[in-house]
Amino acid sequence: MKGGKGKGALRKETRSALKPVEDRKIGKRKATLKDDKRKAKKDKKAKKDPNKPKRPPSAFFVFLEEFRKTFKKENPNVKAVSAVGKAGGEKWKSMSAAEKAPYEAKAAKRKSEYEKLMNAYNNKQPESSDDDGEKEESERSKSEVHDEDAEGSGQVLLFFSPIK
DNA sequence: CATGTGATTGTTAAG
DNA sequence: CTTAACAATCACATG
Repeated sequence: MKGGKGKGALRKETRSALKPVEDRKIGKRKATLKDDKRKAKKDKKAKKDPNKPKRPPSAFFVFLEEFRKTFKKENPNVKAVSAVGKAGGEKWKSMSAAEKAPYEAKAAKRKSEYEKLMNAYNNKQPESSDDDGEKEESERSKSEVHDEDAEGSGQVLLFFSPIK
């Protein structure tokens, strides 16, 4: 659609630059963030985001979801997550754009929802700084006050899990 | 009991 | 543009 295709060559170069990323052993990312990045639970208040919009699954994941089913069905003996990942990845690359289309379509849809969540999330988190006249007042509160009656009713009790 | 780990690619957010 | 991290899953291992 948009003409310009001179990016072909550049793309390849970027790929090279990104290569190092592949070089590095993966699996380190999680290990590091495990330290306390996303968890950040620690004893401090980790409640940074009340509603954290989780990243929507990419086309690959959507495909994987179905692939996992099939893969497991034919290989019930395989219990390694990495096995499915590798197999799925290999097949995924083998698929044509046309086959990926349906998956990508779903991925595109996810963006719509994600964007919506982000909007709400955006309303609260961002911005910072600037001492100028930043006044953040939540007016939405007056909108819905709801009675706390229903909330403090039985839900709290349910939280208790006697069985351990 | 809870949590991390391993492996895949894609997308998103930030620098 | 480039970099880094996370998204789901399941059995296993460790604290």
